[in-house]
Amino acid sequence: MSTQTVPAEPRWQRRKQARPGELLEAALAIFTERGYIGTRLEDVAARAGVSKGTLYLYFANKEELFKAVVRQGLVTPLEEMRDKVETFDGSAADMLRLVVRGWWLRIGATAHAGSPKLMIAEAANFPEIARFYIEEVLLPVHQTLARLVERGVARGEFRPVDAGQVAHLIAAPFLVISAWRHGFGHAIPDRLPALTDAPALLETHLDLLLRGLAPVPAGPAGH
Amino acid sequence: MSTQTVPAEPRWQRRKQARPGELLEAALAIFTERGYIGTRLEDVAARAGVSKGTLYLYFANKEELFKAVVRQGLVTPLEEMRDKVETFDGSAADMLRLVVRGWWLRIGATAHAGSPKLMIAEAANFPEIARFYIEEVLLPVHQTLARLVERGVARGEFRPVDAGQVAHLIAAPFLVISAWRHGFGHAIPDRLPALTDAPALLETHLDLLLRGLAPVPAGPAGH
Amino acid sequence: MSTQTVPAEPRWQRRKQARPGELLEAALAIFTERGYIGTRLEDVAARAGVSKGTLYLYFANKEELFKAVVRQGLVTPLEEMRDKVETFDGSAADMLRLVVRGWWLRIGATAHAGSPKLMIAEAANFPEIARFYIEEVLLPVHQTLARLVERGVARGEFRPVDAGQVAHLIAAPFLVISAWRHGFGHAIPDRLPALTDAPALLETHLDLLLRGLAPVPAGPAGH
Amino acid sequence: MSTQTVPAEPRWQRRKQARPGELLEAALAIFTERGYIGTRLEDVAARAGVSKGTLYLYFANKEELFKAVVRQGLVTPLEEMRDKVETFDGSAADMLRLVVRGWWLRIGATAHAGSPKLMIAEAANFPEIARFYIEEVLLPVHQTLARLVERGVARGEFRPVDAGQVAHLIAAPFLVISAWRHGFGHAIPDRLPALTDAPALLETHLDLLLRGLAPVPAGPAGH
DNA sequence: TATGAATGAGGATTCATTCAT
DNA sequence: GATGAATGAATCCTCATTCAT
Repeated sequence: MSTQTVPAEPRWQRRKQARPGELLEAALAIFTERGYIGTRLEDVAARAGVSKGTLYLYFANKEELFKAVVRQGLVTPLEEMRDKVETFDGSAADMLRLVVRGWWLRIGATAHAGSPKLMIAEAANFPEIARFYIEEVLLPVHQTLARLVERGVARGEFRPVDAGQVAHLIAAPFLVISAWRHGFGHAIPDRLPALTDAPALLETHLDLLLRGLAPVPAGPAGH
Repeated sequence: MSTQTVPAEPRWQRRKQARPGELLEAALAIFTERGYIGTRLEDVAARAGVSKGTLYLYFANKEELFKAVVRQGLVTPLEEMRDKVETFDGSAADMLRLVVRGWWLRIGATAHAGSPKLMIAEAANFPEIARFYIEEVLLPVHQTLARLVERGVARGEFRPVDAGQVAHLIAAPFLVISAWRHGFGHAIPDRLPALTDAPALLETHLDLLLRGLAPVPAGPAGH
Repeated sequence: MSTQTVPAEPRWQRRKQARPGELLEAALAIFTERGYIGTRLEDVAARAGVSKGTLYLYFANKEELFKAVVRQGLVTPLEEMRDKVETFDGSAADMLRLVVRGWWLRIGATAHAGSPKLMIAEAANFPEIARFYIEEVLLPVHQTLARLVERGVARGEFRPVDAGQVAHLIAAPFLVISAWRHGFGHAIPDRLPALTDAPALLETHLDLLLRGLAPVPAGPAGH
Repeated sequence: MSTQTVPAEPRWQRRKQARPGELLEAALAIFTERGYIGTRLEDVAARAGVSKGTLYLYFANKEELFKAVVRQGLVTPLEEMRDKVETFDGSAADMLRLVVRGWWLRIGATAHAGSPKLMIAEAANFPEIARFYIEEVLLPVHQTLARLVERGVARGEFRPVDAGQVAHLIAAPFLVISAWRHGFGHAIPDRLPALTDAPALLETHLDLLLRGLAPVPAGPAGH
């Protein structure tokens, strides 16, 4: 009666092993799809296979969960890409191709692609998170791209251009693709086919970036 | 007291003058800032200087208000631009410049620029509205741009390219600028200066579109 | 200039001649159909062909309108019937037939039949009106019927019975018919056909009242 | 502090025990008193001793709660009565007495008696509910009564009559009693005493049904 | 008189958060 | 740790009432 040695029925086998990682994954998916206010914690919990109350064991409240999603879900994959770019030693044009195609493989085709859409939607509501996102995500990416352009100019591969501006223009289609895949595409998947085939669109993007529309003979930056 | 000729001052000046236009303007601003769900109709009403109930005299419910915002705020200015493009008879390159600069003047610099951000945020939650937006806004714009590209190719001004894809690439920076101005820019206005100076960014965009990054002598599409 | 003889534009021709009677009629119809709370003054106004504001020229508020409806709409037709009964000098059985058939012609088949349903629904919410209705409508009707029964008993036409109770039993089908015509019948008109043919039902009612179900040879009260 | 053996008193007794049954009971009372629209869910919750939100754990919305009230409150007791009648094997007259007295015991004297009043009030506003009520309550009751009458006719106990019509006439006083107890009676409990003593009224009803008002010697259906 | 735009209190419903188990 | 029933603040929407014209 006193020393309750062995529990007759091991209840814990039913436990869900709800580690924060799974919760964040579920949260990212739903935050991305519905936005911050549109996300119901009950749905996040259900998707993670736990109960509502369990979320509160790991995150103080909805806002903290949101911040954790942005922090954990975005920074890591980008850091990997940056490292690759910095250590690359081919031509600037090849580096550009590497970046654009790499973005698709590492981010664009994954769940992470939803985050730009999410941040665009919520930045105004969560200035603190927006600041964090700018510092930790946007600026590093922008710097990497700008340095890439500067290197191309320095090597004579590229015309002299404003690297900061060009960096934005390189990244712009990422946003478009992200928005389509996680926003409109949901509504009508096949209405703008050119957008659905993201890899082809990115190839055209590379082609235009390097050669432009004008029909002059390609320079040394050619394919 | 007898001959009551003409009332010197019209009383109706005291009225609230709550015309739909003002309501839409207020709604656009708040929808853009906070998203669909985050927008409280009471705030919209307050911003327009009327009471909650007044909104319902003009719009059946929140969703109808939202649709009206999208319709009135976007379709009209876009139609004007389209007309201009269709009747333009200069070179394709000049037409491209007209479009890009026109977008900035007509939309990008105005409150309308918030709508892409708004739609990106809400498309997944409101497929019906997203469909409407795609049909009424995105497709027409895309078609106009694609036709412009086709015309350039036909005239020999442009290399043979996939017009549908290029149309998306022409428009991509619009999205970036819109997202910045109405999302992140709110949080840190001066952290990515190249984005803040949208007109300059768009000039670089035009330059890249026409000539690319490669340092070849400019072709006939030159400035 | 002083004596403004003839008004250049006779605005008053557009006026609606909204006398209280028309308003009450419209109100009775809608109160009956939807109950007190369910009735929107806008609908009453629309049905009467006037504007919302006009109602307030004749009735202080919704409750006063309701009271006026009950007062004016019900008392008068009942008083007429009572007079007829009191001056009738045939047999009690014939008087009973007169009353039952008269109820149908004067009330059951008209808009007035809605009022019992209305009062049943609202009595608990408006005790004051209920009291008024009991005093002015129910009691007089009950008294008239009870007196009729007493007369039949006194004349040897009817068995000795509790006149007060029988009076209620005579009137009971009125309530059923009223409820059906103004309540359920709306939902499914043909699901209980015996109720739809109110005159036939009332004839059977008379037959049962006078002879009962038992198959004995009809006595002197026979048709 | 160390050996925290067994909590002497189970904490769960403090729980609110908000089972649907209690909610339905509270809802029936208030719906009956104020009608559908007049009922505020907050009041229902308060009467059941729970909060507003709790109602929504058990019923999707007000209409579903209303339907559940009708269902649980009426269908079950009626089904019990029907079973009794169908398996009864005495005379039709005795069966009739069983039904009329049973109605009083099982329904008329209970809170369930409020539902006819409730449905009369709301049928026009909620055709769907009215349809449900007709199908689930009125028709079964009517059929049972009609079959009872047909049986009496077949056995030679009753004169040949229209069973459908007589069924309505048998049930009519139920409605009157229900309306009085839950409507007017509230306002003036003692103004129409014959109605207040429902059991006596029903006995007179039975007497009239079987023998009529005419003073002929009772037939074989006698007491 | 008559109008109907404007108001805002009131009620249905949702969902983040708590807490007893 | 994990659960999910219970809570109640917050928000959409309705409609009786007012009032400038």
